[in-house]
Amino acid sequence: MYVTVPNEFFPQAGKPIYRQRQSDKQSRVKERALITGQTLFREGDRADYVYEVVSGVMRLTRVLENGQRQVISFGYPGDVIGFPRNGRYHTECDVISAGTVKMYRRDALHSCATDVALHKFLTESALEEIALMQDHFLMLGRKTAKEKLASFLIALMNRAGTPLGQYKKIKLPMSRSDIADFLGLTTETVSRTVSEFRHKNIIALDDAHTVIVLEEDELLKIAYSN
Amino acid sequence: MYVTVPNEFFPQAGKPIYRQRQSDKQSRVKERALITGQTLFREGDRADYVYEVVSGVMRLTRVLENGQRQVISFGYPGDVIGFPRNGRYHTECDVISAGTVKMYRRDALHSCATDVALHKFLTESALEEIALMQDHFLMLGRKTAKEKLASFLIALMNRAGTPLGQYKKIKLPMSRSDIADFLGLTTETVSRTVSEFRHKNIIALDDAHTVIVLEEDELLKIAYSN
DNA sequence: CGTATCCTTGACGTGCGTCAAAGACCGTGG
DNA sequence: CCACGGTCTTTGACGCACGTCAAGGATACG
Repeated sequence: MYVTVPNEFFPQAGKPIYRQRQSDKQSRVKERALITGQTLFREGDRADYVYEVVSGVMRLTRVLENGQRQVISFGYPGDVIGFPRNGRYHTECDVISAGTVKMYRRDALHSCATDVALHKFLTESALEEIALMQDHFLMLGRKTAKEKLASFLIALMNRAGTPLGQYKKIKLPMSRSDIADFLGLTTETVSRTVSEFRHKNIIALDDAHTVIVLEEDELLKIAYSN
Repeated sequence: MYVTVPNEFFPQAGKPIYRQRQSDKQSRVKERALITGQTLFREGDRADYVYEVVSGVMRLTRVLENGQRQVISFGYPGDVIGFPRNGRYHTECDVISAGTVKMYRRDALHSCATDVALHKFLTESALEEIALMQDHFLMLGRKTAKEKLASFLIALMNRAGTPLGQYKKIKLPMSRSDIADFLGLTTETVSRTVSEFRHKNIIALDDAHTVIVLEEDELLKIAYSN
């Protein structure tokens, strides 16, 4: 089995594949290749498409007037991103890790005239998104730096971790400041907390962007006990 | 004009009435009266209905294992609440202030077979909800106690404020701890910050649950300048 | 190989949480 | 009508987790 704890960031982890749309092969769905650093859409752009991440990792952000940034979420394969509001995107989407996305015309969200299954898929995804974000509120509002980081690593491990002997390896394609802006911390605090986990032998680092989880139980305890 | 600033909590403030569904009078939509303290639904309940608040104020909360509580949002007239995930509610909904709700069968969310306009209304509301929550992330992640409270009061004023001479009056039907759990603070900090605003003559209190906004500009400055 | 960016670590200050106690308010029953 | 207990709000004292400022080390890219 896959998901052992409430997975706040990536609730789809370990889900059956019913969200994968098999019918896409025959119906011709446009795909688009994306390179690292590219911007898929900006806040305020007219939202002609809703995207499903096929591969790669995306970052969704909002910016305050004063330049403060909040990372809303990271888009992993299977995630649907770019839900519009009043026909426009309300976040910016940047490509953290090269990949491809499927493009669905926006009207598929509102009308089931053309494709009933697609419509249902997209509305379900929107509801999923709401639930997911509600979970993240708990995180931002109430958790300490340690709890936040532990939760984040667990979520990422469940979603995108790869086995490494008896351990699990996590690739962190995003920067420390991305993580900080996602968790409502500073880069320094993220870095310090990572170091703390490392010194306690809960995790090990291959490099700054590759984490090996040595003591999953300990991470779980930190994330959810207090 | 009504809305002068990005309204994080209640983005519908000052919106035209296109979200009000005129057709409901002829089609018979079930309504339900609610008394203060009542629980409309609980986390995990099967979500047979999606609700639209007609009058009164609702509180949507999630609870952690350890008893910590996060107030996800307050439901004011015009808000749609109770979006399901996998057919179940993922928040608890309690009635803070007596009122009524319209009841829409859940399948109206997924299918436009029965009522196209209703379906569109509900999916639009869901997208609206997503945008709204993203705004709230900025709040929880990055703002100070003063900024949080100022933003909250402004949002409430725009959404539900009533004129009082040259000033605006805000009824706060929720408790201090509800506000705290919404903003990711403690009751003590909320109380202290309210007192601070009061001593600086930015606001005045009729009683603990009735705020008069004396210096709207000052509140705005606090909420959005820094 | 050089430069810009990212990450880490240290020292320090402070905003807000914690603990505690004293009003204020509200409903209930005598 | 007043007495009384419970809950909610306010205020104070104190400590700590995390932000801020600063500098050195690692990594990536041209």
